[in-house]
Amino acid sequence: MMRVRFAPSPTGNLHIGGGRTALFNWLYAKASRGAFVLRIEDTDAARSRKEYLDEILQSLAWLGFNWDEIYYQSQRFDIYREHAQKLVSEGLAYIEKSEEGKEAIIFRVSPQKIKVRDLIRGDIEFDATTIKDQVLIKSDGTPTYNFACVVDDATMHITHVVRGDDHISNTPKQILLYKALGFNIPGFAHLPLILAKEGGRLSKRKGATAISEYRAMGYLPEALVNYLLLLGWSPGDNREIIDICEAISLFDIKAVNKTAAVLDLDKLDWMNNQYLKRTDAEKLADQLMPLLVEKKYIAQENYDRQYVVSLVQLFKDRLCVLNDFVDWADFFFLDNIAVDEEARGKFLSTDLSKEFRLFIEKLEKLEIFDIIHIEETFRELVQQLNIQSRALIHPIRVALTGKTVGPGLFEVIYYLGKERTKKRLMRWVTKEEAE
RNA sequence: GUCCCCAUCGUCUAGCCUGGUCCAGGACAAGAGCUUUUCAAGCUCUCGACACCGGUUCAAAUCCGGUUGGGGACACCA
Repeated sequence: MMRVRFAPSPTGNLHIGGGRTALFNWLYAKASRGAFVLRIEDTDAARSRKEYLDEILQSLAWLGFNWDEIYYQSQRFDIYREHAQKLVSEGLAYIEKSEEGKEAIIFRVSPQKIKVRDLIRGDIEFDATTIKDQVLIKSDGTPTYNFACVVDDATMHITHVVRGDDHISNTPKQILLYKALGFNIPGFAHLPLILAKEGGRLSKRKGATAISEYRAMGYLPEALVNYLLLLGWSPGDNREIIDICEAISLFDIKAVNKTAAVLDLDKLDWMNNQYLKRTDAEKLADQLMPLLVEKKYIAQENYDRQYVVSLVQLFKDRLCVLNDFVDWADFFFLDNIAVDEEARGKFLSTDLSKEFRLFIEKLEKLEIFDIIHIEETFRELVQQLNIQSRALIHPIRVALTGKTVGPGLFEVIYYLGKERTKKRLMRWVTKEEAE
């Protein structure tokens, strides 16, 4: 059975690059109904942190990459030592004593050619004379990355190692260890790296935003996964929106690109909007609830869920990230709306008391207060006053929402309700009349 | 410095393996227009690339070599 692994180190968050590596591994496992193994590489006790581990696990779960098994290297030190000892007894490794009397185990690298067979890149040949003897067990007793990695991949029966391009030069070193230990060499697939817009590798400074941050910003996991999927792979038929189940059946590790890809947030935004439009408003509303509570838009309990769902429905097509809703729809939840200064100057500087009052009167008389009748009423008024719709629509929108942009005005009025609409319009009427 | 990888529009990519159907297709972004009640969406259109040089061939984006450019690795970090 095919077994792949994703091996993050809890010395930092799971970021975009790691997320994509996890995705390709997971996809590869799913495609062949194999196992997706998670291995936490926490041998460096000083740098490993519980918060990072939790963050990584949560992010993976959020993205939907469920793992079949999980291991912690920190619990396997005995296994590494045992294997290192074996190499020493066979004369393939030696012990080096430091000045303080501490012992490290070093692997002897003999001159030879090492061929790496890569599923994505083909064969790559290395000359072992350019490789120094490798430390297996450090003098503090912990294993080095390359050694623990080989022992684990072999003993966990990993059949395919799918990892970032940056590991390509570790591979010949690891192959030497597989051979020395008498293990089968797994298949390798080195994924192209994701580069920052400014060039160079992603880093804290250059857009290596953690997966959890995208989550916090309001990106949907499906959208992020779809975006990541297209970074280095394509279904080949010009489609951009590919659902994960389909991706599983279409994905082929051999078809992955060799070229590094630059992270393009504009496309991610577009992708997210595509998914927002396709996703059920109820689901989105439920995701938004905690945030709305936090913002004091709604009470923890006793809020009108159906109302929020309707509003989300009203906005979701025009959102870039889900959390934009909080800013765009604030006027539906708050009474003291902030009126944009520029909008006010542009649309509410002239006296519209008469028009507003007439509109209110007409709305009052309305028996069926729904979107169609509201619009009908408005059109009547405009005709009666013999003015252009736009001359009144924009001022009313600003008076009701404080903004120049938003959903259609009649929807806004409908969801705001008769009373609130009246109250907000009256603010501008009474003020003008008093002068 | 040494070793390794990569090279199609600004970005993500299709095509490359199995040369001709490619004066290179799609998507994002940008620009224009339509629609319109603003924004977004949607629809239509425009802009825009085979890094360069040489070779092989009747024919090269596709095969080969070199140059240049970009990236990665050379830790008792992972």
